[in-house]
Amino acid sequence: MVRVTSPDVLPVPVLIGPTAVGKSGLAIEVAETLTAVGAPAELVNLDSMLVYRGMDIGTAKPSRADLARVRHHLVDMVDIGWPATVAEFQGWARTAIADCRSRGVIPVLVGGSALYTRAVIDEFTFQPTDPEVRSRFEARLDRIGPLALHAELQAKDPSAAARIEPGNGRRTVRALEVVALTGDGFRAQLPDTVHALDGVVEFGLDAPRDWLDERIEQRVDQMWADGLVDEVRGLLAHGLAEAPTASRAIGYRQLLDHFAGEHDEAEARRRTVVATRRFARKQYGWYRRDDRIQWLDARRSELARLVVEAVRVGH
RNA sequence: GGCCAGGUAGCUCAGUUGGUACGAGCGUCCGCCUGAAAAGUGGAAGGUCGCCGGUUCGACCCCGGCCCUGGCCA
Repeated sequence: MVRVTSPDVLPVPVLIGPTAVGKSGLAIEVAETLTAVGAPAELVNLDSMLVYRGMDIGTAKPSRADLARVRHHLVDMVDIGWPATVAEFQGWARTAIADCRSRGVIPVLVGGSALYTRAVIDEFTFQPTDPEVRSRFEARLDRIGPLALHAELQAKDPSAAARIEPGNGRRTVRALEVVALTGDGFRAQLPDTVHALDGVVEFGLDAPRDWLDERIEQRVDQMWADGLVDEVRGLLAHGLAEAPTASRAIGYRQLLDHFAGEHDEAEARRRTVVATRRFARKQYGWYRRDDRIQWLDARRSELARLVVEAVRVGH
């Protein structure tokens, strides 16, 4: 039996891994298995794009049937025009986790957005933000370019400038925003890998690259077969092209480019495969540095049982 | 069968009027990352310049032949 003494010691299994490796399916099995052995479990999504309503096929969102099998938190939270942010997501996730635990339910976290994951399970605090100030610096970035903007940061906050690559306008803007708002330095830095939540156990799903690449290709083909092109066309009518965050999602971005006349649909499909592959590589970049992760071969059978065993032993 | 264009990095293509390929974009590999993160960004590795022969001190660039690709003509 799972050691369920008080809500605070309820384990928090976290399932991570590169895109298309099979996290979502496994998560449902894990939750169902836990529930079946008397330790009720629900899922908490850790994928940035799953929060958008209407983006289903291209985000590989759990199907309606999946959602009916196990309760999923943090799926379909906002409309596509909403600019989702890590900070906001962190709040939602921690609330969802606390809610589960208060009901004696094990929150099984699952998803591939590495920064979001870290923000939820590790010590992360955010410095202030302000859309007005932000857009002021963004406009300036457009005007003078990243290098000149970085030079301005260099003058105001040398230590922040030293940590930000001069070509990275995005981060430079954010640093300047914080400096302007606080009159103090931009301190944000990735924390050490120390869990901020009790009971967290990280499981990583892994597989050889060629196996994963193959699955990615198949999955994109499947998305096309399932009607991704129409989904994006429909969202385009609802302003997807102007949506700051949602429009950047893999598959959606490539199809938007296609609709804008940049290339044909076949090319959009090819680019989606390539972008997905690259995304998987980037995810590995994050995971490689997290030595808390217990890796599992995604091709194994009985994975759910393995995870449940590990959780019950209470690592 | 004839004519034309072309065969340069994994892919698409620049380039050298003959003197060691300044290549570029994309991909690949490695790294960075705190309020867009499925985002943004830094670096690296890749080339017998289609093949064979000739001219030349020296050819990827000139000449000859051959092979391949695309187009036009027949």
